[in-house]
Amino acid sequence: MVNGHLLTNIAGEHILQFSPTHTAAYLTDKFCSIMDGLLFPGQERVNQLGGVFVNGKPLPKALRIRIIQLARLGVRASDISRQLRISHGCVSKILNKFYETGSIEPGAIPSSKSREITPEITKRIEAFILEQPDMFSWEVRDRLLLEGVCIKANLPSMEAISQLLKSRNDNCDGHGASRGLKRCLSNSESEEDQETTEIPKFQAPFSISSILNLAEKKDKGRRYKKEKVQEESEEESQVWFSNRRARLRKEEYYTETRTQARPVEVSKSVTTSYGALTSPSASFTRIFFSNGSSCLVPHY
DNA sequence: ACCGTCACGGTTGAA
DNA sequence: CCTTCAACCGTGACG
Repeated sequence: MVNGHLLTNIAGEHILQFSPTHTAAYLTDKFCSIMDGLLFPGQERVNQLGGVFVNGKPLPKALRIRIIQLARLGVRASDISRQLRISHGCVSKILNKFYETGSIEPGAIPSSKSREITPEITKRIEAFILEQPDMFSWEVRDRLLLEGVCIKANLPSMEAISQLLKSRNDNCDGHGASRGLKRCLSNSESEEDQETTEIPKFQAPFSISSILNLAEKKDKGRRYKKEKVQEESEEESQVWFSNRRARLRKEEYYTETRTQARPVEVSKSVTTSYGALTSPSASFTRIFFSNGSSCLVPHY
């Protein structure tokens, strides 16, 4: 809950104090730390730089986006590492992956000949773009799955889709980069004014709300994709649920002692931008920002 | 000082 | 239902 410029949890403990002097970057970092602490109680660790991380789990999407944005502003990897309190190795890995695949998502980017875009798929993608010219590559992928154009096995890679979008943009208006990618990385509200023939430049300071909104939107897509893929094969989903049940039971066993010391209010229906990483274990408060955007903050 | 790389301990999901 | 294992995660250290 938000009380004036003070963010508190349900017990009234002060979590974060807002001030007009705080930069969006500061608030983003704070939120990420808070989210980690609340969503993974007991699992979070602190690295050498003082950053909070959960071993084995990917960085929050907001942080991944900020790494890319800072890099595109010309900030060195070592400075990004220090500023965001993320290990240099991790920053390097995320940047390399982005440069090679165009993806900021955790997880492997499958690349094989079977992932090339066939003429038929190209046709469908062009139809999507006609409908919605500023689609993200990942949105295209989701829609290919959703409409049954592709299955997981022949789904084109993000790289292939990005290239197609890029070549299409080059043909249409001479723009050097995918507009979807631009929309992803740019903070400008009126990007039409800023378009050039070069790779788009990015403006600081970053909007925390745009970052969080973006993360929420993209995760929504990913959750949908996950559900959709599960629907594809009844057999597959039975395996998935079976494994999940087994794991949850295991978790229950291990957390029983911990929750005795810290009772948890359970609300199943809400997920956050961390949705893919969490078990349903918290209730949430939506915080609204001055520009009308919002984000969810869990409380216990 | 910076950056690429890799072993390590962890998580996740398919089999 | 449980276990195993491959693939992934970020950290930290090395060169």
